[in-house]
Amino acid sequence: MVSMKEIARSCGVSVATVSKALSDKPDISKPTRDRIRKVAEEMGYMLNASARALKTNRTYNIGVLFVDRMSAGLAHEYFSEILESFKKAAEESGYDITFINNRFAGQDSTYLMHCKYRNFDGVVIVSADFMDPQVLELVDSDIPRVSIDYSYNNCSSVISDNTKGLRDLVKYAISKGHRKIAFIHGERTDVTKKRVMGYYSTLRENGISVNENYVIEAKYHDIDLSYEKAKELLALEDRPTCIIFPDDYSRIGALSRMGEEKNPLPDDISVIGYDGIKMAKFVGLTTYEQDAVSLGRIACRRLVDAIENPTGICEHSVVAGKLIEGKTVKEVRQ
Amino acid sequence: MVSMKEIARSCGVSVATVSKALSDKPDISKPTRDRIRKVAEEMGYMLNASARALKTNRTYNIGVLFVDRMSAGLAHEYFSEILESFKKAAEESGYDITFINNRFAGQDSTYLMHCKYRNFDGVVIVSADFMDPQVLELVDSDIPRVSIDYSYNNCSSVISDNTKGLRDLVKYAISKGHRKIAFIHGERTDVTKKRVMGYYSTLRENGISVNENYVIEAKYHDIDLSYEKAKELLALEDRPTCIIFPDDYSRIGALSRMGEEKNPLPDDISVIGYDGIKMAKFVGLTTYEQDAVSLGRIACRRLVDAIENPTGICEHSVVAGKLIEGKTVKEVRQ
DNA sequence: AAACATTACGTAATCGTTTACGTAAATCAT
DNA sequence: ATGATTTACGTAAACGATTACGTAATGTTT
Repeated sequence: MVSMKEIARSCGVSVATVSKALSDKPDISKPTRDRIRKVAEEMGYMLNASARALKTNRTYNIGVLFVDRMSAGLAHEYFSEILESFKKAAEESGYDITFINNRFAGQDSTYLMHCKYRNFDGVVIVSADFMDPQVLELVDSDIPRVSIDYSYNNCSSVISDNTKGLRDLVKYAISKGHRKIAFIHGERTDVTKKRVMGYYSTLRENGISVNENYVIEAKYHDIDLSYEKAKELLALEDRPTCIIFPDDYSRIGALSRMGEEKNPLPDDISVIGYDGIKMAKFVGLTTYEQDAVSLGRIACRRLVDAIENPTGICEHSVVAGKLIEGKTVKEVRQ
Repeated sequence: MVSMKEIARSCGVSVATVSKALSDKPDISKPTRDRIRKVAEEMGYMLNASARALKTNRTYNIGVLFVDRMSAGLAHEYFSEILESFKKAAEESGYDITFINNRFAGQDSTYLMHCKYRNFDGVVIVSADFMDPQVLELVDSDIPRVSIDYSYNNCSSVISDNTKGLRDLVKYAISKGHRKIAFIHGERTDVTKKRVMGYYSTLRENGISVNENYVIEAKYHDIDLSYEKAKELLALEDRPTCIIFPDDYSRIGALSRMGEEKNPLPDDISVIGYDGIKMAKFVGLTTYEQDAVSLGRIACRRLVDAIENPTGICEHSVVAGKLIEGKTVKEVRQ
């Protein structure tokens, strides 16, 4: 690897001059700067990140905590889109991203230790067990950090507006004449609580009393379970006219399965998903699209801001999504 | 950040002794080693990756080239599984992974330059435009490297057995009595060519003459296009009895869409996917499961091996998948 | 007891940068 | 012409670790 030393020798200047020339410091004359840059280019020189980091204490590297919770992992379109968007924004700001894990040299360690080791300029917590002591330790550290879809009180966060999501969906269903609206929701996380709140409040505001049989707990991304719960709803004496699924994935999966089994969903039942994955749009599913791209971008901006202009105050942003009107909610006579 | 210097001071020894004690060098007595380790632990010491890398020229960091080709990106379950598996294996071997990009300090650069900058111990090319000059430059570099699902002649590779995939699927369809087997395949990449080869050879071996109308080019992960092509096939005078789709995603999407449109697939048509994504299993789709987990693991093993025991010779592995018998291929009378 | 080997640590150079500070030459002011 | 300022570069220390080599204090051999 060619270093500044060799460029210096080749140009007959000192290493310091090379460094300053390459980083556009003002006290180098234009002729020498140009000459040095040209030689550096010719020799295929590239700055050494380790040496620079050692001296400046800046790595231009962001740690990403992305734990394959509920075995959806990267394959979960929502999270993968957030990650892609974050990555893109980070790269534009001059940062790389590296996954955080809790191993060191192949041995067990902690997330925080790993971050110290790598000297990340900042950390983003995308998908994790938010109550894991190791995660909390990281959240309580003094590393610039931001969490996505979960709010700690000592850490900036960017979260998707889940309450609005369900409010919009329920309002839409009501506008189509539905009053018997069921909600198969995910496991009881913070996100789910917000959605359930939105569900209840919107029904209440519209003078619709909630049938508790219509609110069923399932899991995110669990096709089997959603399928079972949907069948339970359909078997009810007073069955709903509209079913909101935990997410698009389980909705599409559950109904596909019914289709393969030649027991398709009855014609008079409307269905709604959540997330706004691509496939949902392709098949015409009515859903609520979370703005994953904005979530990633805003999270990155917050983090880079916290790194470059540290104030210590943490800010919480809420990102709205939008309803996608598909063809799966039918008009119902009152 | 607490460094070895402070531990040395606190223990009344030299920095060298601390370094040797922490890395279990033999010439430190057990008492001092234990004392140093205890103090290091108490002070919350962690090794500094940059300093170590600078001195040893080893970063224990692997660069991942993962370009969002055909806008499937991380959300493509096949690739995300490979990546997860690779990541896991890398972590077990003591390596972290960082995404490669072609920017430096927010400016345009090249993949190779980025790798030089970060000093990756090795590089894996997972999903990229394999003919991109920048990728070729990386492939031709002297960085230990491995490519997945594409074989360069100067770079180790791990590829999924695409020919076997189609051979198995076609053989299965034939065993169920089908002779009119259509293949909607993806864009003409290397992978696709292998699959098409498998398709043709198996039909030929079974004495079935190929109806060229049955071989149609579409795209991977393109629901709309697969949907259109499937309809074209169904509109043929002599229509096929079995359709192989480019992948599970487009198959499920296309048929879901037909379902939503209340023009479901005729009962006498069999369908087959490719990839073995989770949803495919949930809905009972007959498909060919690529062994993404093995692909990732083997690729990592190859790479780590190339890093730690450099020989210069490159090896190519082919990973077999397996047919998943769902319920979407019906028995047909001869 | 002299010679030698072993043990356990320290010394100092080094990796590739950055940067505060020093300095010589050129330019300017008076 | 003298002193002050500016310009353009060099010097050297520092970041935090690693490691070849040196060395003092022990232990071992004959």
